[in-house]
Amino acid sequence: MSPERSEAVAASPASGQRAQSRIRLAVIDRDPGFLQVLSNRLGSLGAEYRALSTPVKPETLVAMRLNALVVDLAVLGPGSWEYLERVCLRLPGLAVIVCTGPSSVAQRVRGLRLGADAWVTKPCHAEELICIIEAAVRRHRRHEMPELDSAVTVGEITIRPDLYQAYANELSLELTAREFEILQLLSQSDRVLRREEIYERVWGYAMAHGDRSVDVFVRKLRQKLRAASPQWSYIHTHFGVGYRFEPELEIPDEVAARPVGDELVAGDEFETLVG
Amino acid sequence: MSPERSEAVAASPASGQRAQSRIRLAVIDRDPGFLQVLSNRLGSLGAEYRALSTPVKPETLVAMRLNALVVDLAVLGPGSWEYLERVCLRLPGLAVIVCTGPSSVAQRVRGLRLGADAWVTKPCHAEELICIIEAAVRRHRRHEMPELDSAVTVGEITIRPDLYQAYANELSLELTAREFEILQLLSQSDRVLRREEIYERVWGYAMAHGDRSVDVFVRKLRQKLRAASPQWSYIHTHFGVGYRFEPELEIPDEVAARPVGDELVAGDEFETLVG
DNA sequence: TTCCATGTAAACATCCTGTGACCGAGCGAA
DNA sequence: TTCGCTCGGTCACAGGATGTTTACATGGAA
Repeated sequence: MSPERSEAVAASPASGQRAQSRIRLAVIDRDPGFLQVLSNRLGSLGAEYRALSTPVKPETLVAMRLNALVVDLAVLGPGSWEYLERVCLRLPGLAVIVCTGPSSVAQRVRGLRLGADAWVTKPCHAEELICIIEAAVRRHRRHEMPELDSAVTVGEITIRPDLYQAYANELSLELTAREFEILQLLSQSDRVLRREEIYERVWGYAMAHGDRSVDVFVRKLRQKLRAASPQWSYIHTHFGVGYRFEPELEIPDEVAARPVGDELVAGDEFETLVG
Repeated sequence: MSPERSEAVAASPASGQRAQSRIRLAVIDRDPGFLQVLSNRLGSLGAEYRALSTPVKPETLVAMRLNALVVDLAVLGPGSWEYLERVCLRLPGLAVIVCTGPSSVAQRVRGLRLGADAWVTKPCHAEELICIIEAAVRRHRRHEMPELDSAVTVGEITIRPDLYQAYANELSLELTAREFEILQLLSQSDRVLRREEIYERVWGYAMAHGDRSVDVFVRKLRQKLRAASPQWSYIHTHFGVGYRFEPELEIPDEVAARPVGDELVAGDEFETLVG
């Protein structure tokens, strides 16, 4: 199977924004009820969620690759301000939300000045807290899309989201935007995708009954993939279902077949034209 | 081209805002006391501050080049949600803080979901509100370009941020401000930039559907670049996606005549340019 | 076999982009 | 003030690239 598929991007609708990937969130808190409620809501949103009962070192937080951190100052104890400051300095890209018990204006001001993105007073509604987290993450993410764009290599081809293009042996496959989007989508899921699903995620709206667009694009993709990487097959048809992406090295028939008798497939007439 | 490219300066960008230092803030509110207190505090902070007693059109807000907007939903009246949404969509880079009277959780959730950065309930402390504004603005700015002033040379041209101008062979390209900003943005990104992205970073707000401004400026840029450095091509179109900057030495046709029968693919002519 | 899903290719319709012309706001000079 | 200029921005056109539809061939499943 293909190497390492991270959770990466959900889908990138043709013209729209790239779909937001899931939020990775940690909560430093000890209130079981609070954690429970939050957990429920977050789970249904598909967020990755982790509860910490004690403060962890900023380095550890870095390693967790979080988008957001919710923290109760009460859990931090005496060094809470310093901790808050260090975390904010160390992880400028992290959305930090302080969610703690009653506080004075001066405390809230201090927290915000140290770098917190928001201050929520307990008790609070989970829904509202989540909205606040989302708002903070949304802002942080606006201009950031660094490692989402990392190149992926599957079989002989390399997919480069930053260039909207795929390559085989340093050579561009010359994919059009649509073709690339479909290839990217397929390459990101290991399961069979129904045509309707592909259409919806790439085109951004529902597929009309009887539309063959997906088939046509799959054909074009296969053609270009075959031209660039003849030994491999990447897109597999599941009759009556849809398509599945998986790089597979094909064993040439010559090994076991007759040398001449059989039909030489005539489908290889195209040339790869480089502008 | 070779897929070889580090993620170097992934998200870098060319801000569009001029004054990075002072906050430019507008407040849509009618409470004299509130405005007065806020005004005092903001004045001492050196923020540029403007009070509006009625909602103004998003276009007007665009023209005001704001960093932040504080709004009382009560002043907006019936169409407040729509207004909020429109403003947030049109000015994705604007920090929007709703500061209004008592509200329900559902209302606050709605506001935040529509794009507000924070929701503050009146009455509130000016100091705290200001901190919240600052936190929101801070988040926005964190991603804006560090404005590195060092000159960069790419291909035959030299970009001088300190002079807001580009040169080829000591000769100015005579770029206008907009042209320069676009060139700078493009040259700092080594990936394909979608038009919407370019527009948003340079103009500072969302691109209207169907706007061709980016294309036109790219054309003007290419014209000047070609005039100053005819052998090179710098801005490449990615059909259906956007533009990408990469200096490429173009091979005159004479060379590609036909010394040998086979056409050697000419795509590997890139040079690694160090600034 | 027959039916239907899929592969294939080409014609067709649309969309995208490059381009030049044009217009109005802003500004400095006369 | 008016004139003349620059600059940002819009428009419409044209050609080319791309997406969509259609028709037919192929091949799997009952």
